[in-house]
Amino acid sequence: MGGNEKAAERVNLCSSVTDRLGRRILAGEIAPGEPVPTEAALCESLGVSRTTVREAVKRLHGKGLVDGGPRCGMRVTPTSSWNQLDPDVLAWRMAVGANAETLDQLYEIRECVEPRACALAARHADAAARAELAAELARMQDEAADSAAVIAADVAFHMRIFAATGNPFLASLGAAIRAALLLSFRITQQRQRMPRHELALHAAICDAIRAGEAEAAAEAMRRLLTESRKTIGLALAG
Amino acid sequence: MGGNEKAAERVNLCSSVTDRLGRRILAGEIAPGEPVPTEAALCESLGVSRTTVREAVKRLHGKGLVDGGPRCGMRVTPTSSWNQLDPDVLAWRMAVGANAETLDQLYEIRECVEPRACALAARHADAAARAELAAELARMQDEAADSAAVIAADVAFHMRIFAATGNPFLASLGAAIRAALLLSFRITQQRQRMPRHELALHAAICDAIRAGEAEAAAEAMRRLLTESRKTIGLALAG
DNA sequence: GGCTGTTCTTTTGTATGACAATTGACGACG
DNA sequence: CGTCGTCAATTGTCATACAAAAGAACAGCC
Repeated sequence: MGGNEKAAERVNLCSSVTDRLGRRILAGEIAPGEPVPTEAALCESLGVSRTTVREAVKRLHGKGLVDGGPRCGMRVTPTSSWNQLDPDVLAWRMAVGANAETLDQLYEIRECVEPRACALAARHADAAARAELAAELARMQDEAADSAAVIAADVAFHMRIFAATGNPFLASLGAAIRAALLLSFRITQQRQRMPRHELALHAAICDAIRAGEAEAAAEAMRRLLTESRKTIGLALAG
Repeated sequence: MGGNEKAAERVNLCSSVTDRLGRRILAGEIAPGEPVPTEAALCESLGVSRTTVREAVKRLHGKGLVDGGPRCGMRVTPTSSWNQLDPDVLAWRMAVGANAETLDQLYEIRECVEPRACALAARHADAAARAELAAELARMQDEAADSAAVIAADVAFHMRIFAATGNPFLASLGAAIRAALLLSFRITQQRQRMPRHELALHAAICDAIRAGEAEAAAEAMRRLLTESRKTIGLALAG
């Protein structure tokens, strides 16, 4: 039974077990409403001690993925109880089955939140935040950088906008959106460089935020999202 | 040493310990960057076994509140690493110190998200969802109901809108916003009844969603948020 | 024969003790 | 005085034991 695929690299066992169980649930291998195997069964199937299994299950419980009580065993909760925005949950979802619908739903969120984040950033960002934003843009524009570096800079660009709003809740939402971004890039990764007009839109966002023009920044972000959603759609269709 | 304040009612010890530690961190009693007491110290101070302490700490780790490794001990992470939108984290924050600024930041999120959620609900809600929304409105309008029932119906009303969007990520965001709502109500709880115009706005939202008028629903929600933010501001100032 | 009460078994909750692994700190030695 | 090795403290993992709860099976009673 294969068994020991080293799912996690070199971190601790408990995290590795959490990951494996989380992925199994997100993959639908254990459907909502169905019981999670008993602790004893998990111990045997995963080859770890009960302590480790319990710590992993407790973490899943903390993310709303499972629930249950003494004697009843743990059951996977309905998806409406999951913390869908938890970075781990999102990462598991992306790891197992990111379909077009999910991506669409994440764009829905981004379209609510990112334009407003831009507007807030334009109003609240301090000098350091503005400089860092410009630095990420420069990294994105660097012709010499490889694809991975450009992607990293792009993600960082969006995260810095969230951070610059000064609203910690928006920043946390940004951390969730990060997962969506990483997936988007994985899908469109075939093309080596970022399209010209997307780069220009990033520049427009950066300029507007640095100039303190809230509405212009929001509008530029709206255009970028529309554009990028179109690109993803093509990549998925083609 | 005193010890046994029954922080949690009758649930399991582990959750109770998680709550206590979570509140201590959110209260700033253990500031970001500072070390969490060692497992041994926590065992003694909380009067529980190491097993229990470890399961609690693992849950906090899963929410991004603490980090660390063997020998280094656990440290509270900078607030930027916290899952601020995790319902538990939010609940702890509300339990210990919900200041005007936090409430303002949550309104910021609500203003991005709820109008759009209304628009989506108007487009996607099925018959059952529309009926349930109307039912919550009726409970809110019920003259005979007591304050607690009205508040419960109000919260449920907003949650049903999120659920009706069909976007699970928005629904999760709704669960987070739920915490903000509950706090808002705690602050303005002195007044027994919901103001007439707020009730009217809820009705307008409900009607627009049931009629499938997306933009009208969004606009009504925007007006409700503006109104409600004003009410909170007055309650906090007065 | 059917219902009810009790016991029993299964599963989680909690406690305890042990050992491994890691890493910072202190002391020894060149 | 600097560098290196050993030690100790702390978390990571395991094994075991017992308590509590809750469904299941069985026995007794009407």
